Amino acid sequence: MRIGELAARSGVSVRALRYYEEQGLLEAGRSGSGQRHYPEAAADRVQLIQMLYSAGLSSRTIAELLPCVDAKVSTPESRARLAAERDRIDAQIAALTRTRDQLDTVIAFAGSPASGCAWIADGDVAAQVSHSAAP
Amino acid sequence: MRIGELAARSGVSVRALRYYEEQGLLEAGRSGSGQRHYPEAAADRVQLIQMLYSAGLSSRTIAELLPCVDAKVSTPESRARLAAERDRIDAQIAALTRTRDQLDTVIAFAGSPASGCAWIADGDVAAQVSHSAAP
DNA sequence: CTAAAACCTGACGTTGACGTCAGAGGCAAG
DNA sequence: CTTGCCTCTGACGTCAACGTCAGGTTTTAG
Repeated sequence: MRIGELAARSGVSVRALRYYEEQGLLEAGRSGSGQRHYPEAAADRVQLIQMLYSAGLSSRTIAELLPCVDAKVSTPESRARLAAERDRIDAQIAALTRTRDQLDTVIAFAGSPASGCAWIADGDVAAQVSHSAAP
Repeated sequence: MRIGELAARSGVSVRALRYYEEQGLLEAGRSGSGQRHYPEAAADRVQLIQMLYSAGLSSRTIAELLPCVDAKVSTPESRARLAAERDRIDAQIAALTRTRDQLDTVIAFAGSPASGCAWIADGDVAAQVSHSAAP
């Protein structure tokens, strides 16, 4: 499969695929004249990459995780790395849940007939805000 | 409270606070000589702003939401806006949960004594990837 | 065979949320 | 009064994940 088809299948741009290769996230065979050629499984891999991107991981972090995902190299460090990112995502989920609940509260007040919305919750609300930055 | 103290209390940089004001997210009184002066409640507001930022909302979106949060103006449009962002966050949480579960699967395989990790799940995995971009 | 479509490399442009630096003023302490 | 810290505006720098354009080669359809 060439790059255009992979782009169409995985729903990302051709430019993005070339960028992924540049970042070492996605390798491609080259056919004689220099055109990239991908196996079928590449589509799934691109999906995974997108998944990790949308989880806030940087390309560098993804590049560090992917080998220990598919290359079966399971050193203690790699497992720690995976676990760390997992925990980071967990924290992010928790933060998002808090934010969503906040919005729900606001919506409830805004929707009430009294329409009295006296600021959020005046107190310990908005306690921890996870600054999502992958190391 | 002046800008330095607010920065210290809320854990963001002075530059960020000025940026928030520039974007219309945070208003400040000025004391004669032009120095910004904030009320106590500003710290909570900054926390809320950070919360929304870390949820992936853009400053423009936040600027559109905040008035309908604290100014009690509850038009149908504003409520729809709030609900839309809430749903977006919900989708984001779902996507993150899927990603976390993926990582858990990988970790489980990596941690197993057999250490046989034959790619993720070969199938319908990585179904929907929510591209988190706030309109 | 030829024109259109797809692909290549290389390089510059974009956007958002700030960082950082420069130069000039303000403010409490000693 | 001056020293040292805080603050101001303004403007340029940064970084990631691409978009976009230029100019050239390759593949495919007719």
